[in-house]
Amino acid sequence: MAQSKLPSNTYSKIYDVVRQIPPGKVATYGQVAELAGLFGKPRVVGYALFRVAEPDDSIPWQRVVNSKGEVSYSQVRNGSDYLQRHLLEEEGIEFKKNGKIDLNIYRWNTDPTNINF
DNA sequence: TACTTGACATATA
DNA sequence: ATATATGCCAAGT
Repeated sequence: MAQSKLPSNTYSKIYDVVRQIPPGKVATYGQVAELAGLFGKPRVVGYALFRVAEPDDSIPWQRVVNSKGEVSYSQVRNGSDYLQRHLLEEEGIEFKKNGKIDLNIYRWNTDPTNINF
């Protein structure tokens, strides 16, 4: 029974959550982790995205940012540090002068109990 | 099998 | 705001 070929169920959950992120919105690792059932384990999310970003381009891993509202550049990614920001701007996300994103606006509403506007 | 590293988050100083 | 410390889990070596 070889199952090492397919990704872990945990990862599949993460991928599914990331694909659910609508365009023009961003989600934090903690947010994705929570939706994926990995509450409190954002590192697994980051690692999962790092793993999936290569074989699967269908996953908008760029829409996943850290809690600081900054885009996490992967030094070992395509080598384009600005590519990330560029794609997000294409989505309609605007960056601050600090290079940060207004999570207050662009944060993906995954919390129905949260007050929107 | 054990240790180290990692696209993070939260708390504390 | 920055730096340090801790937690959590998986993959790499």
